[in-house]
Amino acid sequence: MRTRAAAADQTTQRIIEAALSLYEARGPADTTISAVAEYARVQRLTVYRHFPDERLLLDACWEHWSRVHPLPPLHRWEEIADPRQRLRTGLDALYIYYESAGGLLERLLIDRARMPALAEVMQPFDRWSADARERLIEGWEAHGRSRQWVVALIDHALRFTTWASLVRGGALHSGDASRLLCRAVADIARDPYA
Amino acid sequence: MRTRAAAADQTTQRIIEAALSLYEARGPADTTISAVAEYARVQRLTVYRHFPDERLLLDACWEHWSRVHPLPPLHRWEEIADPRQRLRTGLDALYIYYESAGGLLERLLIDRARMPALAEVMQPFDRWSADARERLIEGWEAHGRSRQWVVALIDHALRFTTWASLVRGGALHSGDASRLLCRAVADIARDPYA
DNA sequence: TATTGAGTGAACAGCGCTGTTTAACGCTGC
DNA sequence: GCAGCGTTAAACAGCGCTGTTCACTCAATA
Repeated sequence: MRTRAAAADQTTQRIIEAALSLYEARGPADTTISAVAEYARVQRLTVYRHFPDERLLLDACWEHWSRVHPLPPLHRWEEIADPRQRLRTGLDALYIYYESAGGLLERLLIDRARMPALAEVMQPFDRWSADARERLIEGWEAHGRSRQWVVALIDHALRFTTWASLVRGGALHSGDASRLLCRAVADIARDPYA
Repeated sequence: MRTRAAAADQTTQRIIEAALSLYEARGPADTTISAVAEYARVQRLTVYRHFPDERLLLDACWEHWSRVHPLPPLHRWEEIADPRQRLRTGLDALYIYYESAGGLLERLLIDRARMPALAEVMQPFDRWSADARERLIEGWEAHGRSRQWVVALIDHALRFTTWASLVRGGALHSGDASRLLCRAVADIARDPYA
């Protein structure tokens, strides 16, 4: 019972990869089981065998995909005392992540609003984002309204749409985008009312 | 033939307003004729009577909505010689527009990717955006890579997603967002490599 | 007053998708 | 060499939506 299970696993992988391809092309919300089966060159019933519930397919896809595109590890960021350098490091890492994950991530972020199951599956991403934010808004010499602005700009810099807006289309490299936003934050922190 | 035509016009308006409500709630791509009819308290057939083609309904909705939420007029911007002040004026106006139009505009911008008919209907918006951009990227004292960055930042500032990211959720007022971005552009133009 | 037009209500076939059933096939592994 | 598993293939009822048809009501209009 080796060859057999391996073949079945291979089918599972084919289905997952087919689903991911279609998720990226049309978005998960517009991807039907029928289309996944066809793309994987498998009978529709076979898909149901491997993933009785669509949620299970979603889980498997997320699991597979997030292993290929791992979120940047956070623990190193804490060691950086200077908030500007820490932000720069964080944004650099995040934008590299967006560069590799952006194709699908864009679809996921859009479709999660109308797919409760997807929203649940993406909770790890939300938790990572919240963690990253916590670490990057700390330590800035800004108070009151000035701090509010700094935080708003950092939140903005962390957003996928921000990266996509600046880098997609080729206007900026990820590194430049990170540098620009980092500087904007530092400027506001230093002198909010320029 | 007065009362009669008036009543029919009223029905047309009810249908348009129903469609707009649903467009804003679920997005045009997920809005069915059946749902529009139900929301407007009208038979499905009646909707088909007034709008034989879905494109016609889309046109009518756009026309009605863009009269309620007119795009800011551009001609005044040219009179402002100082590019920073011109950008500030432009962003202020644009963000006020986003504030009033954002509810539906967000849905339209998302769904246009999978609705060719919607993309066509929104061409006036695209033309306005291109015009606005032209007027706002002129006159900055920046060349080479520096100019590229300035333009990228202005493009970014003009995006709906940028406004939404900064202002939605209450972190910033539209005016502050405009001020912050304007300053960021000016700083980059003055000294790109700080 | 007779007519016309807008709207109702119900029905139809058609589409694509879902989730499930049944039968049959071929290869793997004991 | 046979049993069992994964898979194929085809079919089914069900759902919601589309676009169209028909018969009907009712009120405004000429």
